[in-house]
Amino acid sequence: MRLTNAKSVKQGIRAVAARAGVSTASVSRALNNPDAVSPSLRARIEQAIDALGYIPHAPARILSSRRSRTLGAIVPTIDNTMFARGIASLQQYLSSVGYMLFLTTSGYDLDVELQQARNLISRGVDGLVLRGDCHHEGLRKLLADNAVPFINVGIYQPDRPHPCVGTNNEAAAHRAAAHVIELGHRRIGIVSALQRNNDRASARVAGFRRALTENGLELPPQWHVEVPYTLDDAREAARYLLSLKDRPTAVVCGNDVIAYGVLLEAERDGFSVPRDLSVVGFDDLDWSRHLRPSLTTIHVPTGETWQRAGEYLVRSLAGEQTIMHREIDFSLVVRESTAPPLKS
Amino acid sequence: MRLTNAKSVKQGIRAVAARAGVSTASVSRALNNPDAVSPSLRARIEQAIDALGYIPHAPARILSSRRSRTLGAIVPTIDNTMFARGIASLQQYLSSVGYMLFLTTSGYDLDVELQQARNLISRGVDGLVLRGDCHHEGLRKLLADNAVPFINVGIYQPDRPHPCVGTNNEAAAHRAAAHVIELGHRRIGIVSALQRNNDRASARVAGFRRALTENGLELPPQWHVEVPYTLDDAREAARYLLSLKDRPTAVVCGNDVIAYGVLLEAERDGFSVPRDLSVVGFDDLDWSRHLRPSLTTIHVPTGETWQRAGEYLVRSLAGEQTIMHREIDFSLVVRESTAPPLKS
DNA sequence: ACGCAACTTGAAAACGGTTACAATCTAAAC
DNA sequence: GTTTAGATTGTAACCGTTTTCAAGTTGCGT
Repeated sequence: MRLTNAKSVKQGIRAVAARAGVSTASVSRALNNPDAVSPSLRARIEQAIDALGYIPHAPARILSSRRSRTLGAIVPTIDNTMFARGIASLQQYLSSVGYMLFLTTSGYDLDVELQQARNLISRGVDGLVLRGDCHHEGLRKLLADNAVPFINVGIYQPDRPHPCVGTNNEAAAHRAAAHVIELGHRRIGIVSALQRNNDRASARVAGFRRALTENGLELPPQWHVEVPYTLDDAREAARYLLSLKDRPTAVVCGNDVIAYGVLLEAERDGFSVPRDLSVVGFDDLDWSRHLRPSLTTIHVPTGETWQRAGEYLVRSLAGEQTIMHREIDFSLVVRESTAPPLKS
Repeated sequence: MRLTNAKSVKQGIRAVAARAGVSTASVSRALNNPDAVSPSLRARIEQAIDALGYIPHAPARILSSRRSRTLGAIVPTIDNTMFARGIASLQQYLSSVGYMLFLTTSGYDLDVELQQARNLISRGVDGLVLRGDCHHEGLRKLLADNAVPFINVGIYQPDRPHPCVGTNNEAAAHRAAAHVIELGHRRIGIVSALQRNNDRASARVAGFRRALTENGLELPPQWHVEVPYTLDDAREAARYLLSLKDRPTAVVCGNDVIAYGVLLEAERDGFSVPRDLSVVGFDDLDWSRHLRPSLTTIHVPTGETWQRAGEYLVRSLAGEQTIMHREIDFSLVVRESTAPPLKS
């Protein structure tokens, strides 16, 4: 039933135009570029708009203008404080400049990420925010074919041809490991996040290892454990490390949640932190200051990082020239969980 | 420059149709209702589709079909584990049934919520997921005027005319308070979340108070403190409560984060939990099991709640009849943070 | 062979906006 | 008093789909 009563247009921009006695073009202009229409007309139009409770139909607008003022973001999971914070900042920024955000999750699965990207492009997003630079083969092609601007967040890779914004995870991890080495530790274990499809986790491990190597320290295979992002898994890893007869005196962790697990388990197994074991985290979540002992960790300004990602895309879309590779500073926050090793 | 070269259509469904030697109608059918086109045609079309890397243009589809297979959700903040979990579940469910989610945040501001709703409706969402039943006057009107289905999540109000799904916060809070009363406590304090524009927080306070009243217990004004959703604020509240010369022997908290703050601060001030102070939380976040002492709290199946909200809307949109008011069970999880009061 | 129902397919009109272009109307410059 | 540049407004084509309707096929009972 597509009959349209020519006499009375019930809704849409045409109804507004009819009521205000102007053309649809003028209504459109009054909405998108108010300065282009005379004050008197504008007044009539605005009056008609809220008399009718008119709400512009975004899809039609997108179809016609070929711009959606919408960005898409694909994160591995929203159920991770770091991503939640980042997304919150990004969204807040975008909303402040009149953009919207389409958020999807990939669950660390590259195929899913590709699928979601297709989905978002189909949806007409103007640009894409991606986590890291570890993507499906087809994703780059997809982005190139459809000329969709994008940026990789959470990593810093000045040598790569793709835009990115984030901290240098390798350097930050190096700093974390250097800290315990400076304290005098020579027996250092690593509990990292899963490295598969996670370049951030990998970079951190690389940084840890480089620090060890540079200082002539060995890393026995059993001193490096990978665990999922949960307290339970981290605790299990800690239990394993602490049960070794030849055990490390310090543990550097791929993120704060892992560090919390190590802290909790160490205490539960009768080890005193930092006396018997030094622990370093990475991310500086809220809990790190509050725990007892409080956690020495790497502080990363997540909110700023994601906001800058949004800025980059919005500016690019506005035709402005912007920096492709932006490094976000980290800092080592020394708290109670690290100390020199016991003299033996 | 809107000239269209009639000879060669570069993109879109027409390009696919041309390449497959069929009409656009058939391509559309092959995409939306494959059974309606013969296998041979379908094969030709599918071949053309991935030869061209064709991606349907959702806005055009929405414009034409008047359905977006997209839902909108407005939460106060994404930076709260409960909401993050809920949204994750909702999104996962929606994605499994071919829907997408538009997520926005209101920051507990009803005006912003209204604005976001307008935004989402403009975007063409088929339905809206809202947090609670505490909304702006104009929001109901907006939803009614535009015939947008919606559901209130996180509360249970069988008497209201609006659909909702969630736990009965009042009853759950009552259960929490009853627990410490059963243990023998007579001096019970409340540290709640901010009640303003937050019916969930209010319902919990109401439940706490009813339990006290029913058992003939007084609640001196200074024993009820409201705090924002942060560890720091909760700690400050705890410090205050514990500094009173006439202080409670048990504290029931509006959520787990508040309870963590109370736990941490009590310990820091030299009080032993649960010996000197019993603490009850609400939500059962991850940390509750891991803390020492572990936290007695109310378990709420957040994921299920939000998924059911999605189910309700999707089913409604499919024309199915569904329950308007669904109650989600809670349970009291007794752990180490509660015990009978010291005999005095 | 024929009629008829059931199934496939295509042509073309929406869907609700934007915007190129033309038309009209100013007011300043000559 | 003309021109004319500039500002304002309207007309109508177009954005990329879906969907109605009609037309063309096919299979089957008679």
